[in-house]
Amino acid sequence: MSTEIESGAPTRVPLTRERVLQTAVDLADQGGVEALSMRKLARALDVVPMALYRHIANKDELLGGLVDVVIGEIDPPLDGADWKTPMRERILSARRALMRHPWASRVMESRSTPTPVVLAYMDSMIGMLRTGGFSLDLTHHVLHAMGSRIFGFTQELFNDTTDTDPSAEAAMWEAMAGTYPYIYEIFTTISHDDRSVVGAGCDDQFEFEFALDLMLDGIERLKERA
Amino acid sequence: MSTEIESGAPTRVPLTRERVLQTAVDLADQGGVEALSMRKLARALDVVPMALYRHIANKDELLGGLVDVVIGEIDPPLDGADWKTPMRERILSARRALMRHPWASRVMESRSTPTPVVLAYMDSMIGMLRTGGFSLDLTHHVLHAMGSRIFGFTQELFNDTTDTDPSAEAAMWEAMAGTYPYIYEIFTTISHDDRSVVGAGCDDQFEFEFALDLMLDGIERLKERA
DNA sequence: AGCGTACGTGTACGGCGTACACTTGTCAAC
DNA sequence: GTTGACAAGTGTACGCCGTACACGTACGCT
Repeated sequence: MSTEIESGAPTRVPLTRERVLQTAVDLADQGGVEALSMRKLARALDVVPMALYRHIANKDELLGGLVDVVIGEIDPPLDGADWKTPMRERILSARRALMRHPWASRVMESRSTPTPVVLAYMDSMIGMLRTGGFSLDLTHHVLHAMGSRIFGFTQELFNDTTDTDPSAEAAMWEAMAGTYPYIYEIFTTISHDDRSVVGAGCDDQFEFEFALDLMLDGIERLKERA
Repeated sequence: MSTEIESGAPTRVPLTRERVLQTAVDLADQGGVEALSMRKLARALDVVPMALYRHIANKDELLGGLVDVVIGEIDPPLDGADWKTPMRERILSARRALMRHPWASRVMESRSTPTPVVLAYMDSMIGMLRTGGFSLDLTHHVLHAMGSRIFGFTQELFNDTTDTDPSAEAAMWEAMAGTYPYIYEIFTTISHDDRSVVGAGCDDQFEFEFALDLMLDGIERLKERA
């Protein structure tokens, strides 16, 4: 027998960058990105906080790594003669990835420098436009116009993470009626999903595609005109 | 003579919510929002950190207050028969306000619940559409499509706060040529501002208006079709 | 057998937001 | 003029955070 007791001290799964990232993704998935700290991450990996630093440089790099994981979930581009359909589909795939990790858009927003993975994604998207016949100039404008939409998200006006009880919510809406009549009008009568009659329910997927197509159609028109 | 020396202990300017907010805005303006902590804010006001809490509930409310200050700088809507011009102008005014406070868009993004000031602004914007003849449904879609643009900002792909020295930057671009050909192509040949031949300079104002008009024109077409 | 190297540990520092108990300054009522 | 209530500012303390730095420890190579 060796010096270590067999069952009591099983050889520990070694820490790797991948394991760190995956655990971080899991942690963020279940508790939001603000619940992700180096210390909690270390605890989840049953390791001391400083151990993480053998595998990632610092928290910023960790966040970059998280973004890379999410980008990695986006389907590769379809190929076809058209630029529009593959781009649309890829953006919708990106959106699906982001929906799986609701924290990801916020992390992407907050980052200052892109990782190679992100650059590769962007390069591929730009390539779809260029090979689709877009001029350099138009491609450039389109990139700006699309903004983060090429990553599958639009800026939500507010990210309502807090869900209060329905009665309080209803009371709030009623209080709004006088002060903010137009907001009241739109949020009380519009697109009613399976929730209550009153409430901020609307079909986000539909809205995303609506906006996406508004852009894509406008862009197509610009291209034809040029 | 009173117990206090006249010149040495001038009666202190009392803390007020307004003074706290204004100092916070100044601090953020000059150091970015990440350089704004309750403790630094207190130091700037020559006061102990906890003193702030007599005037604002907590840091979150402080951030809300900052947003309100910025929203307050947006010009009131022009009135005219048309919906489009006043909305366009107001959005551009919002953009001007945001340019004065570069941290503001990030703070707005990160907030979860709107303040009354923000709600009032939104209500006014929605009102412009509704009185301009938009149906409830279309107004709703348009709101989603515009996203944060109604506050005067688009999601920038990256917020490059770091500025490295030009030679290193040039070297980086050259390194990109092989790996990310399309990114390279677009960033090395496009709209050249007063900086170097190579570099990420482009006319942001133009790009913003380009995207804005792309949306507004598309929206107008939708309205006419309906 | 010995040793370099990679990996995990322990301790510590400075910063953060803020709870809670305190002093201090101001002014009204007597 | 004294008192006492009330608001405004203070001091101390707690638990969190990211991470620098020195230290063990185990394993592969010679």
